[in-house]
Amino acid sequence: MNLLRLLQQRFAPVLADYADDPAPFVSMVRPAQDTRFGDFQANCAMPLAKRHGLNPKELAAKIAEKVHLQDLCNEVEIAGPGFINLRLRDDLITSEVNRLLTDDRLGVEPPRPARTIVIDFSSPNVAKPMHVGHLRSSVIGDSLYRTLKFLGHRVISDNHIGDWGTQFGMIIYGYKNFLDNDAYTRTPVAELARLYRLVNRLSDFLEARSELPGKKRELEVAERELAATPVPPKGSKDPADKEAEKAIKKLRSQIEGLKDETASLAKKIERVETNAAELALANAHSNIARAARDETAKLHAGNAENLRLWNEFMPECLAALQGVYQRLGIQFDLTLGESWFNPMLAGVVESLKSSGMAVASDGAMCVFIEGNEAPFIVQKGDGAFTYATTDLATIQYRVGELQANEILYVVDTRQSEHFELLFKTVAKWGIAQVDLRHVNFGTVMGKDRRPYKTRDGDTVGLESLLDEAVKEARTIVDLNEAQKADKGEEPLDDAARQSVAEIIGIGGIKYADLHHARESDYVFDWEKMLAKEGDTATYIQYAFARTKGILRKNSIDPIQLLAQGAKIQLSHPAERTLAMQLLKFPEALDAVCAEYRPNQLTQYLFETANAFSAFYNDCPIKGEADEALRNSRCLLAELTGRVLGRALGLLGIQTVERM
RNA sequence: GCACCUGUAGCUCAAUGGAUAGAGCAUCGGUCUUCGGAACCGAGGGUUGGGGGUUCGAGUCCCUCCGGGUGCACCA
Repeated sequence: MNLLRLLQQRFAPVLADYADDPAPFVSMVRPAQDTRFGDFQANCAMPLAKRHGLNPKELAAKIAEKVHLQDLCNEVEIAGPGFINLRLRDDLITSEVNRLLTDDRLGVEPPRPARTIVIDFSSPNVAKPMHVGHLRSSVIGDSLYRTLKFLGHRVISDNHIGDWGTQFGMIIYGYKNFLDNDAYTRTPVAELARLYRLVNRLSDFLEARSELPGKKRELEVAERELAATPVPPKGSKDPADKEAEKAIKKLRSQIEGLKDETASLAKKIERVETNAAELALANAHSNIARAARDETAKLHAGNAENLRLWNEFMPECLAALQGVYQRLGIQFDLTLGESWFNPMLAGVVESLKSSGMAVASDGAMCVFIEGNEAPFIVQKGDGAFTYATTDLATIQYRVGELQANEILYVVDTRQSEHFELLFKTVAKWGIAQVDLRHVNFGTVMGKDRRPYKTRDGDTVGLESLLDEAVKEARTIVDLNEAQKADKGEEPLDDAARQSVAEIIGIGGIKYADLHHARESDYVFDWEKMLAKEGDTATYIQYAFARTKGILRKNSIDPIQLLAQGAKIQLSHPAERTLAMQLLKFPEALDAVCAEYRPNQLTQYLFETANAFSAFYNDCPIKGEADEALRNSRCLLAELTGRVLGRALGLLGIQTVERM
């Protein structure tokens, strides 16, 4: 049972006497923000009093009196300017928490209308190895998938992989010109990745070489301009001086930007120039960028050779991706890449043209959305389609074939303009009713507050990241085992340690990611991620392991206890707090789904693990003489373990019974 | 130039328009001859970037200024 919803249902009929639409006031019944104020609070009296010109405290008292609460609460207190503070009856908490013991769904009720929700996440490019940037999308998307599904929605995860884009032409070009056959036979994916990087590097080099002089000139001009600009007196309030100050600031930031740009170009040049073999290649393939684009165009046009190569590469690339997903514990219902929608693209553009939405502009077919200067390009000047076109076709398919009521895109914030245009285009296009939602997230940063990169400036590969995390976790596990040995506890064998390290390491990465509000950028910090203390996966996994340890070391079988009719009883404040926390699991999931925020669940987990640790400290089982109390505590530990395990599972994080 | 995001404790971050703004880390101090110390309890630390406004009530909504970031025509 969802206690919050139950209370809201009790308030609803009474609040209907004071407002035509009581819904917003009903939603002002909410969990108490502070335990001093009880378990729940109703904040609806103040605005309603204002509306009716009544005294808020009197109205609060009147509402509290009218709402049928006697069976739920034993204290109803009016506080402050008109808050109604509610404290649940202990017997209610006791009976509810006992009900959870035999409830597989831990009190979570199915959603009123179950919706069909497509979640689009991860979406790597098969031409490039996955990097740290794919992590957030994968982890957040997977968690939302698991959570919505557990709630009872029909959820379809779709990995919209990039298997048809421009960068695929680079691989084909590389294959045709630079292939190392032995390497390809041995490790095809690694060789393809090498080819991609090589072609990319060469084409970057050539572009940089032609751009650098111009940029340098721009920089010189800007620097001369700055030197020639008189500096206004500091703190002057004269509007003219303020303008001048602004101009100088702008020039400075422009110079900074140009310096960064020239440095980056110089680096691209240096990378190749210092390598005689690559320099020779670059000079021999001076139109490589264009040639690679042509390979893409040929592929799209159905060129037999390129299609054959594409078909040869794809299974290998997909298998490589699969390896990473397996390690992350992520599964997709569908993997419909861009190529899959290719046959539908011409039809999409036709439809947009015939409805007059798409018009030719500078040779490209564009949809112009009011208020946006930049067009939404659905077909390029050379006739090729863009990802905008693919996205439109994908929506058409998901609505038409998959019957989606809702589509979630778990994609980097930096693409928000694209989604804005996409969603507006869809609305104008008038295909069936569907809620489209960009579930955006911020950038992963290094400790230097710049996008997370290796020392050489490359993006960090996802696999090496996972390896590193597991390695770190392993040293912690070994250290801990060494300490355990002193206490004469049974040690874990090597295989068990490695498995624990894998679960702790990957869990740590996932948790660190999920516990940040998704919109904010976050700083990737190894130490914090795998720290043994604080708000980390380890802390919660440890609490879980303790719930198991408690039963194991006291030789208790909870199923047997239940069969014997044992019950949870609440005799200590720590027990009440813990029980109350367990009953809030459904609320936590509601909070996640309201705005698609997994961090609501990590927060719940941390609070629950906290409540359990306090209980563990204050309420021993071993020395307890009262058998009923002992049994009660065992059952509470067992139930806590189930909630922690389930909630971690919804985050895609595994647990171990011993660590 | 246009658009969007952002500014909260020393650091990293929370907080559906609600009460005295909370956690973790770090710092300092306590607990434990009992089930796992990867634990528990406590303390200090804040004009929520500045200034206006809306509201019974603002970190949250609106305006403005300052600082930081991102994106803007044929890459995805």
